[in-house]
This record gives sequence, C-alpha cells and structure tokens, in this order.
Amino acid sequence: MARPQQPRRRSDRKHADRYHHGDLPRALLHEAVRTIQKQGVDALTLRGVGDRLGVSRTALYRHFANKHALLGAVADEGFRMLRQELGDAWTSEGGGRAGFEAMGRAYVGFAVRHPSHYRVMFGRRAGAPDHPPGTPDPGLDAFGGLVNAIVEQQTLGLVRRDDPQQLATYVWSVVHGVAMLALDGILDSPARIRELTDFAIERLRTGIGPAREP
Amino acid sequence: MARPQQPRRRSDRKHADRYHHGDLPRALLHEAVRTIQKQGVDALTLRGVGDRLGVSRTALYRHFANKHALLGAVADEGFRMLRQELGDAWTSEGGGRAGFEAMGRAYVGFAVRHPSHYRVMFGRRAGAPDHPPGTPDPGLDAFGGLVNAIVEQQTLGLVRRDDPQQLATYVWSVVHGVAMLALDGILDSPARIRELTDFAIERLRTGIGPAREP
DNA sequence: ACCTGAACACCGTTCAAGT
DNA sequence: ACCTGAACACCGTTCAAGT
Repeated sequence: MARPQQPRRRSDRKHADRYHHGDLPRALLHEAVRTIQKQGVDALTLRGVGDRLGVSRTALYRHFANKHALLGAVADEGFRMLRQELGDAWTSEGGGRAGFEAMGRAYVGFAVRHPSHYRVMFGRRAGAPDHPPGTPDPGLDAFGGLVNAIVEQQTLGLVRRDDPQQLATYVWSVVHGVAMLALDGILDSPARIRELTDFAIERLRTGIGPAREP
Repeated sequence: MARPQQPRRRSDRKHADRYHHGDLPRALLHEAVRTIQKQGVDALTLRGVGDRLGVSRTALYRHFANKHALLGAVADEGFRMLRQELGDAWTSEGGGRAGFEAMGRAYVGFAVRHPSHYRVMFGRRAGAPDHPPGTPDPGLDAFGGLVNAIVEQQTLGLVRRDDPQQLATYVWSVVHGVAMLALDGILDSPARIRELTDFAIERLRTGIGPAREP
C-alpha cells in the first residue's frame, strides 16, 4: 500500500505545504487525545488543535460534526484501548481467578494512568444517542469481555450462578467506583489506591462467590 | 430577626429596584443549582444567572472568586443534601441492616434524581485544593456517617472486622459506581437501575459480611 | 460595601469563496 | 473533495467608575 517514492522533504514547515493532510481525521483525533491527556478536557479547543496541526481551525468540520462528536471519537478510542488492556491482562494470567483479578487491577490502572481520557469516556451523554445504529459501541464491546470472563468462572465453580450480565454490571460498578474515587482525589496516594483496589477485589470475590449452601 | 415592616411592593420589577439584593450569594447559588438541575452544567453561564436575578453579570465576582468557585459551592450544597438524605434513610429504619440498605438505595436515588448536580459534585478537581484548610469538607462529612453505620454493624456482628474506613470506602465505591453507570445511560430504564441497585446491595452484603470461619 | 458598563481576549460554528 | 478567512454570537474575567 505504502509507496515511499517521494522522499519527505528535509525542512517540512509547520504548515503543511500540501493541499491534503495525509489523514486529517486521524491526526485530529490523535492531537485531541494528546491534549486531553496532557492538559485536561478544558484545555481542548478546536482552534488549538487546528493550529498545532498547521491547519485552519474550521478544517475539522469536514470530518467531525462538531466538538461534541470529536469528544465522542476520543471516548471510543479510549474504550478500544481499555478493552485491549483488559484482554491482555486476562490472557496474561491464562484467565480464571488470577486473570479476573488482573483485569480488575488493569481497569483501575487504566483510569489512573489516563484520568482525563477516562473522564471523557464517561462524562458525556446529556440525552444524545451519539452512536448511529449498526455501529458497534466500543463501550459495550469492552463489557462483552467481562461477561465472558464471568461465564468462564461460573463453569469453574468460582462465581455464583446468577445472570452473567447482572454480575458483570455489578463488577463494572465496583471497579468503576474505585476508579472514580481515585480520580476525584478521595484516594490521595498511589499506595492507597492500590490498597483499596486489592481490598475491593477481595470483597468483590467474596460477594460474587458461590453461595454458602450449594 | 425578620422585620417585615416594609410590605413587599405589589409589582416588583424583574430588576431589583433596590441597591442591595437581599442575599445575593445565596440567590446566586440557588439559581446556579436550579439551572444545572434543569438544563445541565453546560447551560450554566454567569451572564444567564445574573440576568435571571436582575443583576449585572459581574455582580457575582463580589461573592465568588470565579465560575469554578461557584461550581464548588454547588458541589458542597449537593454533599450537604446527600448527607441529609442518607441520614434520614438510616434513621428511618432505625439503623442496623435495614438502615444500611436504605442508605444504599437513598444514595443511588439521589444521584438519579439530581444527575447533573451529582456530576458537579464529582466531576471537578484538576489539582486545585478547593477547600481552605479548617473548613470542614461536606464530602468527607457525608462519608463520616457511612463510617459510623459500618462500625455499628460491626458491633452487631453484621460486618467483618476490617478497618471501617477501608470498608466504608469500598461501600462508597460500589454505590458510586452503580450511580455513575445509571447516569451514563448504561442502565437504560428505571426498573433496571432498581434491579442493579438491589442486586448490588445483596452482593455487597455478602462481600463485607463476617468471615466464614470465625 | 456593593454593583454597573464598557472593554478584552477567547470560544464554537457558519458560510461564501478558493484550489 | 477538502480547506481557508472573515464574520457572528457567545463566553469568563478585569477594571475604572458609580452609589
């Protein structure tokens, strides 16, 4: 696909001297993520993004409906990253109980390492549907992996036989809650975050484990 | 204190015709809460608040450092309301196990009934301390009630004898997580919110209950 | 002490026009 | 098809001035 015939010029100006910007939509998304990660959502302005990309501040409107849509894309990107990391955590331990706990730690870890990005993933929705029907929601996609992990543990007798969807939603609530409290500064030090995460995973385990009288 | 000598004029103009506005700080806070509740945080503008109060848009700066400070006051007000409702729930059941579960339901109920306000309570903090030292943090205040409830249940043998602070933080994580998922539209119907809340309280109970081998 | 009005620097978004 | 530049309607905030 890539034909690197035309060698990149040595002194590329800040402003793209070509008419097209290779892949502007991707560049816009990447720059938005970068800005949010480094300076927070409030620092994200369409003008700033355009400037940094050497492009007009209205160029964005060719590719995104508006700022809200850009933030939606940022959120989707975050969910993709999260799903990836959760999957890695699960498989790195070969699933089962250890894999499940690794997922929990990976979840909170993701939120702590990308606090602003994580906030964007959850902080929107004021009535807007956002996702065109037919398009898979990356958020639900990440959720699917959790449901699978639950089901496997049920067959292993590690988790009580309630509705997997309900159980998964509960588990999500717990790790999401821990993550949010960490981000809100209630948990002041990294050590305390780690402590609460471990404690939460233990209590979660007891909470969803098999019933006492089988 | 109140001396209602001067009868309120029949046709009060929208614009206060007096120099002073009875209690402008309180009025500003109340109007901000009202706006956020009805239209969301994004719809909150200092100009709008001023207009609706018949006051200049810069009058606010006499009483709040800036918009961020106003939002901080809104958050504090929310924590006060929340603490009140949690306390009511607890005492309405006479404490104990039933009281504790009522608190859980009240917590999620508060978030669902005041979604935007709840978001403001948790959605800020980007490094700012916000609370002058010495001033009690209404957030921590509400948390204190939860710790007390845990301790009482420990003496009743209903909750395992771990560190109450840690347990309380865990419980908070769970209900906060459920509330956030509800607000984010993951739980689509009120019925599903209720279901998850009840389920979460059950699993929470098993999770923090006394250890199997005492 | 408390509030106003004009001014400033900054937004998101629209739209006719350019290539 | 993709991007620009000027324009519009809106922000939060500052500050000299009024009462």
